[in-house]
Amino acid sequence: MKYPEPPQVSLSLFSHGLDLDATLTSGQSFSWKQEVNGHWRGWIDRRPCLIWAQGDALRAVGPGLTHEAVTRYFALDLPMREIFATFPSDPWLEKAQAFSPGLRILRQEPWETLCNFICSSLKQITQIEQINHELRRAFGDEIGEGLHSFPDASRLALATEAKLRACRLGFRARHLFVAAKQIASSEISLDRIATLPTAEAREQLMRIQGVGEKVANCILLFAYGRAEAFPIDVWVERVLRRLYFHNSTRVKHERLRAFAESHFGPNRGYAQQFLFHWIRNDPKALPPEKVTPPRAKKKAAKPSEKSAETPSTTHPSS
DNA sequence: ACCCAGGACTGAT
DNA sequence: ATCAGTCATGGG
Repeated sequence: MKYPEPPQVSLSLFSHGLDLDATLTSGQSFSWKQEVNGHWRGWIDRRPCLIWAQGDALRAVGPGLTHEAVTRYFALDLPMREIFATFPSDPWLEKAQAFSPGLRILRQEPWETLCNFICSSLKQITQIEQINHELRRAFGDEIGEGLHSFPDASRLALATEAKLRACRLGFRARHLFVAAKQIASSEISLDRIATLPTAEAREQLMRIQGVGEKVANCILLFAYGRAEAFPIDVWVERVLRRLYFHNSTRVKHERLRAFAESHFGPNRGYAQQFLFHWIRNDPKALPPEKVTPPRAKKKAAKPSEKSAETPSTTHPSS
């Protein structure tokens, strides 16, 4: 089936400080690949795209690309100054932000983002990228030059769990299969979710098989542009515990969630992304530190419970 | 061989 | 409402 090919478009946009490398390697997108010359090849709104930075300019090439689409995808229309101005005075966050000031949060297609994060549980980022590639190759339409579009929900709904499992999905195959049928049958509408307030949108997303609180927050943040969503994965949980709760493993997840919500402000999703990328890429971000909690000896009363009650405001010790 | 990975779901307290 | 067990698979 051939479609009329949109004309090849070559665009030049002001980058607004966007750091492509940081943004595209920060665990929010999983279908971009870097060429040997440093340029990035991937997809914007189901259209193939080649993009690279050229000084303060962003050069994008691909069929049917528009200035608006690229701007929206990379969130170049957002007033980052104002967003960062809502951050709290927090030396840790300042360090994280200084590590990659051009890190931005993308506005990706909800369906593919949903799939990516259903597949993300207990997987490393490189493995999620592999799964995304496998799903494209097995179920997507071939665009040419070995490029495969990401299969829509109705396509995956017509597959079988076994075929999905063959894409290295493991136990996630059932989740993705059921989710595809939920979307394909319009039991749940991703378009309608876009119109809902964040809390209700999260509630609806969590009705999808394989979508819990964390994955729902990833979709809200990385697809729907909800900057107040604060996904807490093992890395973010680790860094919060370490930097704000004296590395106490006694602090429960719910407490971390409440802290993040009150501490980082309305754009905490950005704060989360800076922290996530920082601790995963800066060797000096989390110097080895002793673990406090295993103090099961001496005084069976209530030992150093107090230290974990008050979030640490300690400054980073360079 | 061992541990971990951008967790979610289920069933038992 | 909390909590442990379980769920496949590959990288380091």
